Amino acid sequence: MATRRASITDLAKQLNLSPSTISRALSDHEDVSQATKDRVRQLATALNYQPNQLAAGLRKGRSKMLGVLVPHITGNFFPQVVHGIATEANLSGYNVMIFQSNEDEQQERKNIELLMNAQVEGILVSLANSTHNFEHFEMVQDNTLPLVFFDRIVEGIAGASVGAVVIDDYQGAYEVVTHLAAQGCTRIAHFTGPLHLNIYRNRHQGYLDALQAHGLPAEEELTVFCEMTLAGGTEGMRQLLARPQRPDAVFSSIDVAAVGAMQVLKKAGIRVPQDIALAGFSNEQFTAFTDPSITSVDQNCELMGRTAVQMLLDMVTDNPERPASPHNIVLKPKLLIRESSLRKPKAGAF
Amino acid sequence: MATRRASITDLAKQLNLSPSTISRALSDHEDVSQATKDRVRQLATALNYQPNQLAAGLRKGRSKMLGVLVPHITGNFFPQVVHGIATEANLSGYNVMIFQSNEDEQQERKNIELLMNAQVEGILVSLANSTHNFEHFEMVQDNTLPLVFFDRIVEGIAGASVGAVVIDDYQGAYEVVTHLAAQGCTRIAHFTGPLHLNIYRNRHQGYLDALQAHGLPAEEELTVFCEMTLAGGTEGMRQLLARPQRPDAVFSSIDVAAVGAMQVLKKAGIRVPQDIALAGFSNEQFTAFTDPSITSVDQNCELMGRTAVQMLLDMVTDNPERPASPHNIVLKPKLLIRESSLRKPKAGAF
DNA sequence: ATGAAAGCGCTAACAA
DNA sequence: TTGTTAGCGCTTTCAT
Repeated sequence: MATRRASITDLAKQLNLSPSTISRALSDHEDVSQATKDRVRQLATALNYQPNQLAAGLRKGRSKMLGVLVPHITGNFFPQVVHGIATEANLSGYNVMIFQSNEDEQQERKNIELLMNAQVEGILVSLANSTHNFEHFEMVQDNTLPLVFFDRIVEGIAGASVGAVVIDDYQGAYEVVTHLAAQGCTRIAHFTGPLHLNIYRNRHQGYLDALQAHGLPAEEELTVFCEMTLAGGTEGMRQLLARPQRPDAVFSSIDVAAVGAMQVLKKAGIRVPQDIALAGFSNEQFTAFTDPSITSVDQNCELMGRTAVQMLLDMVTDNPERPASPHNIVLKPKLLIRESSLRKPKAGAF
Repeated sequence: MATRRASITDLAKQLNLSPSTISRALSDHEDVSQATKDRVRQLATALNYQPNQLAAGLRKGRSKMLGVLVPHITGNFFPQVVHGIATEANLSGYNVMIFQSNEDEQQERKNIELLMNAQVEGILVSLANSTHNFEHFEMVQDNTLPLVFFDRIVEGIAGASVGAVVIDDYQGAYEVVTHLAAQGCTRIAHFTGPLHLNIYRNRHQGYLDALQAHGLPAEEELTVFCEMTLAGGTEGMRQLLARPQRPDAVFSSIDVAAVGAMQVLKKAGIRVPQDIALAGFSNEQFTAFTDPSITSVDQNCELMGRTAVQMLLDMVTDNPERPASPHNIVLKPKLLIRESSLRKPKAGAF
C-alpha cells in the first residue's frame, strides 16, 4: 500500500528495457516487436501504471486541455452548453477545465490568466456582463492561444485564431414578434437587459424591425429595461399596467422575466393569452411547465457548445488545408409556440 | 507576434541572473533582495510572463487540480453542486477538471483513469446509476488519491482517504410525508426510482417509516416504480388512477415526475391539492413556477459541493492534527411547502 | 543574496 | 528493433 505510482522508469527497470522502448510500446509505435509490446502492456496493467499527462504534456508542449470560462454554471443555458463542450472535447481526447467569472470583469481577467498558466490549448469564453475592457483577451491572442467566444461575444475583436459562435438572436426575436402579430397582437411590449450585450441588443433590434415590418407601432415606451430576473419581470409588468395604454403582448428577452409578468397578470385577473399574450427567450425547462405554458425560443445550447469546440479544435490543430475561414458561426434559433401566445388554434391542430 | 511564451530561463538571461533566483523572486522568497524582486517582477509583467503550471506541478508533484465526475452537467442539481465545487476549490487555489459519466459505468471507469492520468490531487464523484462494480474506485484508493462521493455514493467503501457528503434523504422524505399527513392526507402514494441507489432507497424508507409513525397504511401498491422523468410521472399517475382505490396524495422522489402527475390530474379534472395533494423532491426551479406550485425539498446543492471540496482538501493536505474524522457528512434538507400540498391555511398565513 | 546542478516523468532525435 | 541522450520549465537542495 501507499506504494508510489509506477512510472515508465519503473517498467523499464523491471523488464530490462530502456524507457524509450517502454514509451514506444505503450503508444503502440510500429517498430517495437509484438513480443515486447505484450510484455510491457502486461506489466503495465499488473502495476496499474497510469501515464502522467503533466509530464507528457510538458514534453510535447500539448496539454490536451481546453479552458472554459463562463459567467456561472447555474441556470439552464450554461450548464447545457458546458455539457456540449465537455462531450465534444472528450471525443477528441481533450479534457476540460472550467472557471466562473461570476459576471465580474476582474475574475474574468484573473481566470484567463489561470487558464493560460494551466497551459490549456484553447479557450472558450462567454463574457461576463460587466466586462467593458478586453485587454485580457488580447493577451490571449498575443500568446497565440486560440479563443472562441460563444453567446456573449466581444464584437470588435478579430484575428486568425479568434472565433465566435452565437445563435441568431435577431432572427429569433423577429420570429417571436411575427408570430405575435399573426395572433392578432397589435401593441407588443418588450423586456430587455442592457443593450451593450450583443444578445439583448440583437433581440431588441429583431423586435423593432419585426414591428416595423408588420406595420405595428414601435413606441419607445414599449421597450422596458428591467432586471432579467423574476422580480424584474414583475416590476416591468407592473410598470406597463400602470400606463394609460396597455400592451396586448409582451416579449421578454429572458424566460424567467416572462414568468414574473405572468404572475402579475394572473393576480390582476388579466387573461393570458386572450388579453395579453406572452413570450420569452431561451426555452428554459420551466416554460413548458407553467400554466399556461410559455412560448419561447430554443437556443440549441448543446449544439452551440459542440460547435464552439469544433471551431476551437480546428484552430488548435491549425489545419492549413482549410482556408482561413471566417471563424464566425451563427446557429438558427427555433421558435416554440406554446399556450401563452396562442390565441387562434393552429390550422388542423384541434 | 507569435513570440514564444516567456520562460524563467528567458527572464534569467535578460537580467543576468540564474533561473533559481528568478523562481525565488517570483514566489517572493525571503532571501532575495527587494531590488532584485522588483527588477524581476517588472520584466515579468513587461514580457507578460505566465508561469507554466504543468512544469511546476510536475516538479512539485502537486498539480493543484481537482477532478469532478458527475453523471451529467444538466438539470438543476449537478450544475449547482459543480458551481459550489468550482467556487470553493478556486478559493484554495485549485482548478477543477470535469468529466461526465452519462450514467454509464464504462465511461465512469474510463474517466476515473483520465483523472488519474491528469494527476489531479483528489476526486469528487457522484455515481452513475448504472454502476454496480466499484473496482475503479478501489484503484483510486490504491493510488492513495483522496476520494469524496457526493449525493450518489458507494456505501460499502471506506478508508482513510474516502469520504461522502449527502443530504439526509430519509429525513427529507419523512418530513414531506409528515406534512402531508398533517394536511389530512391518509392514503399517500410514492413514486420512486431504483432502490439500489442510496437516494431513492433512503427517501423510500423515510416515506415508509413516516407512514407507520402516523398510523397510515403502507401498502405495497402505493409505491410506484417509474422512470424519474416527466413521462414516468404521467405514467405512474395513470397507473394509480386506474386502480380501484385512489390515493389522496403523491410524494414523488423527483420533482419532474410530480409535474407529470400534475398534468394528468389536471386533465382528469382532479383538483390539486384538494383531491390529491402533491409533493416532489429537489426544489427544481420549476416547482415554484407551476400552477399550483409544487411542495418540494431543498437539497442545498451548492453547500454540498463546497462541503465536499472542503473534505477533499482536508484529505489532500492530510492535516495530521485533526484525528481521522469519520469523513462522512450528512446535510440537513429543507422542506418547502407550496400550494400543491397546502389544504389547510397555515396559522396566521392568511 | 545568488548560483550550480539535479531531476520531476515523459518523448523524440539520433545512434547502434 | 532497441538504447542513449537530451530537454520540456520549473523548483530545490547544496554550495558560495
